[in-house]
Amino acid sequence: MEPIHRQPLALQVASRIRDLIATDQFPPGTPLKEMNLCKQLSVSRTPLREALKQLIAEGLVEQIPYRGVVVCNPDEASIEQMLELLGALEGFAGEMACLRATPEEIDAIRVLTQQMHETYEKDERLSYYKINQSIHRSIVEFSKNGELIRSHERLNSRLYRIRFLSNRRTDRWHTAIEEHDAILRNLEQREGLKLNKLLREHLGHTWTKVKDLYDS
Amino acid sequence: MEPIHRQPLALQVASRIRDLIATDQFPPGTPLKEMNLCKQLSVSRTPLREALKQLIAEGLVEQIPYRGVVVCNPDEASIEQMLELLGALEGFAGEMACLRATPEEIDAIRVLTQQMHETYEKDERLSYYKINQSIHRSIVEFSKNGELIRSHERLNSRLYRIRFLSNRRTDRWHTAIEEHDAILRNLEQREGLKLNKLLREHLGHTWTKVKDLYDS
DNA sequence: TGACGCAACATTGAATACAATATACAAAAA
DNA sequence: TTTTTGTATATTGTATTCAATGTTGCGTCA
Repeated sequence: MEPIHRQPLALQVASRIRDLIATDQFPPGTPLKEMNLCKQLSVSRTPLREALKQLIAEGLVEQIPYRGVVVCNPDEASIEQMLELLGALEGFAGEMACLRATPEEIDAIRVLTQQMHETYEKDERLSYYKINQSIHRSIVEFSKNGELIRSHERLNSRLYRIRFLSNRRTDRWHTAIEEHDAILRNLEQREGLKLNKLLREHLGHTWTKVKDLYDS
Repeated sequence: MEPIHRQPLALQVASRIRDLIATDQFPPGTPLKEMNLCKQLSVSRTPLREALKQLIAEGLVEQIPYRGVVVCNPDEASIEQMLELLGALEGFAGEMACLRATPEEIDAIRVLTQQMHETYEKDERLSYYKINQSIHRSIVEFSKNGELIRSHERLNSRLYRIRFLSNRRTDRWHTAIEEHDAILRNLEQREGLKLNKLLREHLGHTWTKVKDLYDS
């Protein structure tokens, strides 16, 4: 029988704040004052502070002793490094997925890639973005390495907002679409090393898009 | 001027407990009861609990609501996955280090490798272990990617204990020494792809050693 | 007028108090 | 004797209180 999963307040609070940051409702630099949040979320300071401790450990917010915590505002260099690491993680995951993914799982990627094409034709950016995320997350899952999956998940969530903004403002997704076709092909052919390289380059292109956003 | 770094109690408590786990004074499965730790460390429950929240986020301990937190006891599969990921991280770091390390930094690796040989000859296992760790940590640092460095640091600390135990009980370090020579050579020649492969394999061998430990 | 110092306030850090939940053990019923 | 159930106890989850530190603004003095 499926056990009941309890959710201590601190955990719920943490994921709520995480969402607020990802959706840009708490943009970078926002000071997270304990009493404000307590009132807004109707919890006392203890669980709130424990939730903040988690977010600090995740690198989503930073704390300055006796002066509070603020939403992190990573500079260009940090974002570049994060994307470089994300590329390494996804690349490696892809390589492992070539060894471990089942045919059914590869079918799933194929379907998602097809859907991606459709949203691209219809110019539905939000759907496009979400499908894109699904594809990348799926590839990582198919590596069957739980540690890798968790690391990727954490890092990706820190980049969620910036990638979302970048996606909204970049005009040409064409190269991204082509890259995704290539990714699918190499996964089908189980060309681990090529897929690794491809995914790393793919994330590299994301960086140039983000950079454009910053420079403008 | 160098700013003064404050150290809130919770942080100090967290690193203390981290050490206690790494040095096997709190072996896997140990229940971390709040009141006990409070008395032992002479702090109240609030900073202690905040410290535990950090360790939970790091994956060093796990929490079961209303039943407390215990030191994680990763099974063989988890350790294999952690080492696989660690290999991927170090491999990628090595590849980047080939692009970014200064000649002086490579000299430092050379010195460490030499020292490693000496401790090997003298059969000084503890020194050997620490120098080995230094080499790996240095290579990762020379990737000049802060995110990568932090990810590696966190994952490595979770494996510290198990690798330490494995090192104590494994008889032949000979292959490891040879591999380190090869690692140094490829770093000197800036053979990024080869170094990447080498480091991944190196960590793969660590896994076989750890596996022996488990099987015996 | 400007710089310094002091005081009042705001905010975080730490400790304690109270509530909710789990565990252990004993007593009663089958 | 075995099972069940209730109660006492221990432990964690949450709220509140107290202490330490940082910030702001006003007043004074050069």
